[in-house]
Amino acid sequence: MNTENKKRESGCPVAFGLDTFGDRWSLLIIREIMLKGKRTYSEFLEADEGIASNILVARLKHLEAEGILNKSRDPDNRRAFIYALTKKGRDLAPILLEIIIWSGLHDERPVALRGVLEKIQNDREGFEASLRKG
Amino acid sequence: MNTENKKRESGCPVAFGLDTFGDRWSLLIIREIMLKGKRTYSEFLEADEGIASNILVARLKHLEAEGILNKSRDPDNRRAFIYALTKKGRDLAPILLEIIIWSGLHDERPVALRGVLEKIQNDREGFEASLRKG
DNA sequence: ATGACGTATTGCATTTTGCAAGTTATTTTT
DNA sequence: AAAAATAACTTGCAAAATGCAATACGTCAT
Repeated sequence: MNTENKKRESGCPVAFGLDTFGDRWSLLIIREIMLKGKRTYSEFLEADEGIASNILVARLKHLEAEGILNKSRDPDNRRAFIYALTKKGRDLAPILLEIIIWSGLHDERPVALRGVLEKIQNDREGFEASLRKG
Repeated sequence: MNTENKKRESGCPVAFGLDTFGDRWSLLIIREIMLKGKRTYSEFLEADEGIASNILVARLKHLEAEGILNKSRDPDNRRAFIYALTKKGRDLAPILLEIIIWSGLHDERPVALRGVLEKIQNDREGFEASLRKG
């Protein structure tokens, strides 16, 4: 019935991070917000990787419980909810950035976001700031 | 029988990274090498989080297949193997570093590695270089 | 050859993921 | 006001990954 809560409680910051956002989907949801400006459940569902709706709900609940996302009603559409990053969530930007840089170095395939890598090299701080804004 | 290979093939660098090292254990093994200087199967088994031996073997094989680890015989102990980071593996240092920084900011618990955080603040580049060396 | 060490493998229970279909509540269209 | 569409979930069940305990296989030292 439960689908989260597997804290390792070793006191290690790496384990703490992984327990908080280190599953198969959490960082992809964060990416949808930071890089693609998405904010709603149905927008997340459209992600290229095809997340299942039950998993998406579970991850959104988890990330909200962890204080990384904030859920509120969309003032312009009363049947929609908006998921926004908290400070804690925006602070994940450097991690996402470093993952992108690493993949840029080591992914041999023709990558769609090659332009993003140039942006990062030209103005890393600016790019990170843009991530934080969503 | 298989226990890996779930590439999403979306072309996204974030997904690429997660598919390569984004499971429950891979980055913890990398941490054992980078932060604690471990190199062998039995040393990894002793990690605080208590990884099961079958999972450890699966992760080591996966990371080797991904070109992140290199397995070789220990010249000083012919029944032991040494798992060392490749360039691709050492390049994960900034990601680990950012995860540690993020946890330092947001983990409320008394954290063992608080000293590490000060080191990072005082000399980030030096710390990253030390990670790369293992 | 025996026992200890280091590295695995196997079997089985539990947990998590993935997929397809169904549900509830709120708009919009007719 | 009834019907259709939209948005956010929920449920049931199969498949895969994880976790745990026990066992096995090659060195190596005596």
